[in-house]
Amino acid sequence: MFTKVLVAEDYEIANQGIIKVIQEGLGIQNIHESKYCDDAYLKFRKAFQENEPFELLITDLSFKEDHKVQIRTSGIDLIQDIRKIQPNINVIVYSQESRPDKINMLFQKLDINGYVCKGQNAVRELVSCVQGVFRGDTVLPPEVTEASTDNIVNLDDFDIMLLEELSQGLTKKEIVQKLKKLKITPNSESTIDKKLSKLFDDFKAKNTTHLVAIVKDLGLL
Amino acid sequence: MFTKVLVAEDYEIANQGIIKVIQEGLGIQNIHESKYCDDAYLKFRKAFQENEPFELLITDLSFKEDHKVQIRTSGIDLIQDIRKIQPNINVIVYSQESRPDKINMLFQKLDINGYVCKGQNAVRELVSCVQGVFRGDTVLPPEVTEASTDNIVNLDDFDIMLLEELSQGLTKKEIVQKLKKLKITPNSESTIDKKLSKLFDDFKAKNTTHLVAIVKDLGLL
DNA sequence: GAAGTCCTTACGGATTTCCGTAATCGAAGG
DNA sequence: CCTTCGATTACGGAAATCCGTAAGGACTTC
Repeated sequence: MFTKVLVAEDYEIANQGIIKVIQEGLGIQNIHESKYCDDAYLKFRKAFQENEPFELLITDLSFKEDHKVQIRTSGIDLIQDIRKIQPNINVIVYSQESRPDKINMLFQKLDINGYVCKGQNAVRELVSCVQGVFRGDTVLPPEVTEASTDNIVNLDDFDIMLLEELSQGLTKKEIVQKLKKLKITPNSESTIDKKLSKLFDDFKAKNTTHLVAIVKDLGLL
Repeated sequence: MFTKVLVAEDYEIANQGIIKVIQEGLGIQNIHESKYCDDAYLKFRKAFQENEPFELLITDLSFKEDHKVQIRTSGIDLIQDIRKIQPNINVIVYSQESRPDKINMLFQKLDINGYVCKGQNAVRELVSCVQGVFRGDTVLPPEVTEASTDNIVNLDDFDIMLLEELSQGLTKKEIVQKLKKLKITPNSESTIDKKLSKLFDDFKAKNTTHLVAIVKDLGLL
């Protein structure tokens, strides 16, 4: 089993909970904790430089802002930065997010090894996830494996940008101007209309406001 | 210090975290846990009937639905039902909610003894909250005591309904029709326009889509 | 009773949204 | 070479949004 683990989670009680579970459930003793991404990164680098590297990172995704100014504000940044130092580090994300497409994104873009949803069965899932990752498996949560590929809308970067701008109150004309200024194509109002129509269909939205509300609810923005 | 405590929290890891904290931080040993409101209620009643009642309830507010059909679906129900049995039971709510008005409502309507926000400093807050409640204090979280009343937009039920309908993609005409059908006044398109304009000002929104996005982000919908 | 305020309603107009049709262009394939 | 297909763009029109002005009613205040 892993012998040295770092837990990055800003909510202290969740942090303590994770530690309790992997201590008692898996017998891991050398567990370090961090409430901030930057702190986690520094702990990680120090351990690596001293030739006593961590073998597993268990991290949340969202870290609430507080008075401490942080360079890294999300677990995603943390993972990317840590991977630059130690590319083969095992990473398990433990987060609220339960949308399959978001979780899949983590596996695809960040190449994480496991994911556990904060939830009712998180103890069992976390234990078996750590065990699975230790065996070299990629451990998807039931939220993803059970959700067959249906009902998943795939958004590309352009779609996300569109939704982002709309949710910030820009009109389509303004978006067009912005795109042209940034020399991003396509940038005609007509194309944006088309893309939006497709999103309306995909999400069964009646209008822009509805669309943004849906996407916000899904946590995609 | 309290000797017998019940922890009701559906997220297992948070549950374990709470137990660890009040065990190690306060030396309480007799801690029972529950993932479901109904289960918590039954444990509570049993203990009371056997003359070994709990002295403190630490409970979450929201309990996720799952396969088990529950009579009580929220911590609020749980608190009310338990108070019927043992009116003087001490109650601490441990929840995500950080909006001052919502939290104040708990103290006013449910007469809870303490509140702790899930967050970065929850360990310290929880420990001192339990200590305060043991002394007989009413322990408000810093989120409430620090939040000066500025910068808070007060929404009435009509505003909320408006925002709700808009976020579901209804047009203003459709909302007007709905209001007239439900015999709710005011119900003219003009008034709705006015109310909306005020919301635009309040939230510094550029248009309806922006407004809904802002309100969603604030968690008011 | 008069004046002021607040809420509701009506209306008009500039702008924007939403959704058609249609033309253009490049890439892929026979 | 030609056809097909998908992506982009142009354009137009009905509907909806956004934001003024203005008028009427209920209420308070002097």
